[in-house]
Amino acid sequence: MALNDSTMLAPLLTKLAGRCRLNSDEADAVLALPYRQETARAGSHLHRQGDRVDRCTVLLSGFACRNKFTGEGARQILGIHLQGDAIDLQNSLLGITDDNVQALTAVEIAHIPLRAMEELVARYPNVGRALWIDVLTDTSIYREWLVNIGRRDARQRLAHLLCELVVRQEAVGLCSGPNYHLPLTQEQIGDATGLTPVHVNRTLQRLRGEGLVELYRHSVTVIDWPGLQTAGDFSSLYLHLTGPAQDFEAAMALEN
Amino acid sequence: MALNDSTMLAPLLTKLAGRCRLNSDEADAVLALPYRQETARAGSHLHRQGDRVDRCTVLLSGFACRNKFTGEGARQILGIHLQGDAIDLQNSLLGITDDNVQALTAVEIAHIPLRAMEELVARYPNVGRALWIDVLTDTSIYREWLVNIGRRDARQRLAHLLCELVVRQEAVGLCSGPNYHLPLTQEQIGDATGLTPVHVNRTLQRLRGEGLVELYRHSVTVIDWPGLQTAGDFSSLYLHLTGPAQDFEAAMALEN
DNA sequence: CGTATTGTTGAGCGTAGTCAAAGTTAGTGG
DNA sequence: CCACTAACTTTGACTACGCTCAACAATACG
Repeated sequence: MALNDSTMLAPLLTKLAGRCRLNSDEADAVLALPYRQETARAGSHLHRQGDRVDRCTVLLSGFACRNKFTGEGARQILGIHLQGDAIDLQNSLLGITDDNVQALTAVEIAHIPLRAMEELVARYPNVGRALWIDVLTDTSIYREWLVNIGRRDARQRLAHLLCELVVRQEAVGLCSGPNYHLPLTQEQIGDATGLTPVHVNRTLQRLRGEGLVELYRHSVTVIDWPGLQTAGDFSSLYLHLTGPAQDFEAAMALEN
Repeated sequence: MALNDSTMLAPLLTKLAGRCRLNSDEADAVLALPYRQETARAGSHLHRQGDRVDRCTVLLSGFACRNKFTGEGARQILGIHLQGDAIDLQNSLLGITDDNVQALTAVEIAHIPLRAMEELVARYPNVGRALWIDVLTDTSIYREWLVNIGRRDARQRLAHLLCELVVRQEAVGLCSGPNYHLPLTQEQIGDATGLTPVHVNRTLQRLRGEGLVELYRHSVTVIDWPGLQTAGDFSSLYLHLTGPAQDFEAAMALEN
């Protein structure tokens, strides 16, 4: 277990403090959690369907995606994970995971023993509350994705996904302003939205042609934020963000 | 607050005990929770998007569905609730709900003050654990629904939904054997699977024609359970059931 | 019994999928 | 640093699954 230098787990603290106001004792206790640090390259699995989960893995930097395969081998991406996300909180108490989490970029992760998390929560109920809210927020995101995939057309789905990614990256301080990183290939975007890569390609071209976004390599520039939100039928409420996120939305609204 | 006759909350206890083994003290404490009972007719809202949630609502009998609307007014059904389900545990800590829950049939519900739930959990951590597992199971179901809607065709989606409903009803003792209640109209089935009612109608006819199920009124009879599971690419693992549910699957397997 | 809701059928259409190939970018090793 | 290769993006032609619109039949309900 690494000697704790008190800053490595800052992304986790940022996330939790955004969920539920924490006092300095609680914050210190989060930063003081024991952990084992690891790096993994793009494409590697952070956990696989069927793995036994007895730890809490936190994404310290980089991007990961959660996915699941059908019996026919088709992949559905279930969500995108950013720094600060607790990857397998969602499965920890169920014992066996029923999904995969895979690094989209090179990532740094911290493994925290489940026991240490349980002790932390027992001692600081407020931290437990933050974890609850965090998991509930994830379920809220799943619900919005169901609406997106079940009831919106291709253009709306893609615009919605782009909106979510910019708002979430803004919320954890990964970008400021309209330019941000899109760590997904068009095939992966298709897997996240229930579309084929070919159709993703054509529809993204349409969004560009409409002057809503610029896409270059894996970088996205939002040209027309109100327009993109409208195109994606997007409202950030389901992300249950507080503070900075709303500020961002206000700023973007003024800018345009 | 109703005088507690010690049996009304049995469906909740059944559900929780299925999630995490509870001793008799814990079980008694669940049954002793204060509650206010209500009935509601089919179609009425148990909560609406934007409502402030400060209680825990348990479905004692009947069926309900969770749904959300797009800006264009299309409805996506996010899940079906059976007796024993804690309807707004998913939103309780988020403050404001961002989805609707609507009765599909006449329902009996019990409102439990959030305060009482918190005290129960503080006193019996094992009950808290059961609640955690329950919410995590719901997120697992959302993930499977994402796979279903994102990556399966109409026939698979419908077969999968039928499989889920029979297994879950069996798990809470609502049916035994291949015959069960389907509390959804074809339009609602479409809203749950991302299809139009017309296409649901045609695809259900196909499943009947293939000798997999019989549908009459709002009753479903599974004719070929292995066949239906194969058609729906269904495995009940994501429901995280224990005990009786597996027994059911074994029984059905023998029968066919 | 009359009316609203739900289920069924048909015809035609369109969004998104499939297949295939060429063009581009990124990554790797010599 | 360049050559080679694999991965990703783009384009075209064609297909098909599921949607739309519309009418009618059956069922549920007051």
